[in-house]
Amino acid sequence: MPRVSQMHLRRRREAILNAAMEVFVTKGYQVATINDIAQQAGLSVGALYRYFPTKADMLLALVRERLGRAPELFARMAGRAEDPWERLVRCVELFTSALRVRHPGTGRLLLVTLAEAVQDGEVRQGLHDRFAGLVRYVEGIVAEGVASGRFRADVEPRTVAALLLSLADGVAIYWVTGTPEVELNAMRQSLVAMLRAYLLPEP
Amino acid sequence: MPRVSQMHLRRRREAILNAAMEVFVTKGYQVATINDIAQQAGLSVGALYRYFPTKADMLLALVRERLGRAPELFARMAGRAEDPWERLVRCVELFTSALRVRHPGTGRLLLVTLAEAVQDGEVRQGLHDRFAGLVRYVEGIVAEGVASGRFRADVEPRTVAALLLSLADGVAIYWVTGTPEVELNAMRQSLVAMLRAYLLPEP
Amino acid sequence: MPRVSQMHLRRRREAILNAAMEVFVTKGYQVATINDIAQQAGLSVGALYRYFPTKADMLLALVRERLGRAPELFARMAGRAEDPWERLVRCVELFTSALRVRHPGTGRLLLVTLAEAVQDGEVRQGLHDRFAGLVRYVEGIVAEGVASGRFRADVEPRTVAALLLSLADGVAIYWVTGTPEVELNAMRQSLVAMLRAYLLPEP
Amino acid sequence: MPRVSQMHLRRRREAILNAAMEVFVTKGYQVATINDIAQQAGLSVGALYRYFPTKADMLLALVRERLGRAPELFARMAGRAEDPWERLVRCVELFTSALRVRHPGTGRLLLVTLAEAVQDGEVRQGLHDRFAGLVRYVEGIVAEGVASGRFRADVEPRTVAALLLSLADGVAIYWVTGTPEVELNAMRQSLVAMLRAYLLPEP
DNA sequence: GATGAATGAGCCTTCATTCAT
DNA sequence: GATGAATGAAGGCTCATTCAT
Repeated sequence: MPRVSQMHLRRRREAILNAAMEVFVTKGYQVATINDIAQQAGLSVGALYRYFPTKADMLLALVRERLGRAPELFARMAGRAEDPWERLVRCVELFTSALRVRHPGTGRLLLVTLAEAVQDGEVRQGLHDRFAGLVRYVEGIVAEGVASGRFRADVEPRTVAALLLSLADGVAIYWVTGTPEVELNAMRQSLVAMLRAYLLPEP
Repeated sequence: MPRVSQMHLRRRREAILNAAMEVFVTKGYQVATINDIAQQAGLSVGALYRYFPTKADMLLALVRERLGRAPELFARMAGRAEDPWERLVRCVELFTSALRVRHPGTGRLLLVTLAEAVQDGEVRQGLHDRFAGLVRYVEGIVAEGVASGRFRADVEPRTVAALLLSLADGVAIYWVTGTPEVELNAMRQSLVAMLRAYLLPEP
Repeated sequence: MPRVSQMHLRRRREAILNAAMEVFVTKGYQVATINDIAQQAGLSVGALYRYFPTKADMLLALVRERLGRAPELFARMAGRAEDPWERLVRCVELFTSALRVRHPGTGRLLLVTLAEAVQDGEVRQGLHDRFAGLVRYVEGIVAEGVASGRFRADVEPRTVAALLLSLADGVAIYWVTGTPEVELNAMRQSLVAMLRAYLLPEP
Repeated sequence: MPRVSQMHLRRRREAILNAAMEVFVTKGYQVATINDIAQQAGLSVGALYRYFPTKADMLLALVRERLGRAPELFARMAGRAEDPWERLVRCVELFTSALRVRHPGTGRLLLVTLAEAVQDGEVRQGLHDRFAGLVRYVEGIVAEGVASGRFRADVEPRTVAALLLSLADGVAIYWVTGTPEVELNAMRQSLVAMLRAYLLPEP
């Protein structure tokens, strides 16, 4: 029975995080109240405090457990394609689909969290870790492409990776604020074209 | 101190906005208090309210008068170079220098404001206007390059512009949060190389 | 202290209203502070807001639940005397005793509330309802007296009722402000004599 | 020239009082702001403070100079009719017409002021003085009627006067709050009939 | 003398957190 | 273990009063 209880606890914790995420991305972290979250979760205020000691801890948990897992998630979903170029393109596609289909809300969470990072060191650290992880992953792909001669020799893997991920999050942020200029599909195609022109040597 | 000049009023308004900006980008909009701003401005709380009816109006004024003027500022500073390519590169450089030298703080303001846009329609609109204006400006440069045959014929000016500006703001946001992976100079150089490979036809 | 009984909630609500009434009639509505009321009630400020969403709602509740019940209270206490004249005299007596003994403070509340009615439509409506209810009740008595031939045939029940109640509240207001000219007992006796002379036909 | 200046000062003082009265009776004393009054008067805030040291003094001046003069005003307007009964009826008529025609606003001022009297001793004293003065005046008429044998011998002049004036102010207060049950003309007629039945011996 | 910008104490209200039931 | 009523510090905003211009 202890196992059941453990699972029960974990489930409830996740439910609370889901509720917190929903509320945070809708109203923003500071404006969201513990009561909002409790209502969204269908729990009492007191119950929430058995899982998270403060409101800030809920955000931090979201940063670490939702945003922070992006690197491993990407690694898993980008798959094991042999060709670095294929994998890179797959990454770009993943980002687009994640934004639109798979994890809507994560983009908003990123934005809300980034704003909180301005004054909260732990949140900032969590976001840095995520970014660094993603950069490292994409950097690896690019480095592999360079090493294998598939990509142009003079590209800096780290810089290109940082560029790509800044772009990805920049797009995400404008996408979630509903800026009409941002048309995901067209941008993805143009980006892939741009990367192709840049990375792949002329045939 | 009544019957002060119009200039005095205008100056003081700017001083308050400066103080508000400083406080907002340091603590975030919601956490910043009117008292913080008053102290930063060296004025009393009441004085602030002669210039802005609410705290939200201070943020809105910043969005409109600082962020919102980015398009015209860019147009003015990018200059009248004949060559579209030169102007595009100049834009990329401008963004980097603005971030680091000319308008430090504006990047942070952008971030803080974006988060507020999640729940404040007017702020959101202000940011949309800024983004749309910038996109329009860069789009014009790219379209000119395409029209003149200087750029590849199959690039979509609007999409490339949106891509570039999403990237710019993405970089800005990570830059202001002190993400160590973001090294502005290297990124600028790689970006220019990428754009050159994409936009300029092979010689 | 959650999951408290409905009765506890109701009691506490009444306690808060009692405290609010005490403070309002002592300092006036506008001058009274929420802190005053909380202290008088022996509760925290926050607790008050679980029972009333705003300070204005406390006043409104008092208007509706204390002043507004005057008509039914009167109907009950005036009893079921057969003779309209007896009932009318009983009403006059009731008013005097209510002012002095039974509901001291209600007179002051009436005054404080009337002043607030100048600018608060809901309060005004509540007072109108109370006045209309009282007029209707007294009007009924007079009409009965006229119909039964006990009273002079040419009196207008509605007008006499309005006159009586205006007088009652006028007396109440001066009484609560401690005007020395207002001596309740003497006034009651003179009023009864006046009504007798007016309403009852000569023998 | 000092005389002209004196008159100028007096005029301006009156203008300020007029403005204050207008604002007080519209919003209530506490809610009215000095700025409201300054705007209504077409003067600067500073100017007001050259005539009245505090906001409370404006109300007090109104109590003393507008409400407090009611007794002498009544005495003058009620005229020098020989018959006490005529003069009494004239008083009742005066009150009605004053309320409706001559001094609209005074009724509201009375109400607003009464509420303030709850906590302001000077205001309370001013209102007591007014009431006492009016009572004394009406009492004189009644006493004269009794002495001359025109009225019934067993009426108490003081009590009847207090009754009449409480009624008058009670009516005024409900009249100014717009209570529809209060129809001035009908009430005046019934009141006169009632007084006739009470005061005048049967022929 | 007049003006109205500036002051700052004080108010209503909110909400993270606690803890009695 | 769960609940949600209670707490009270803190924030946005107002406004009577002052005083530099």
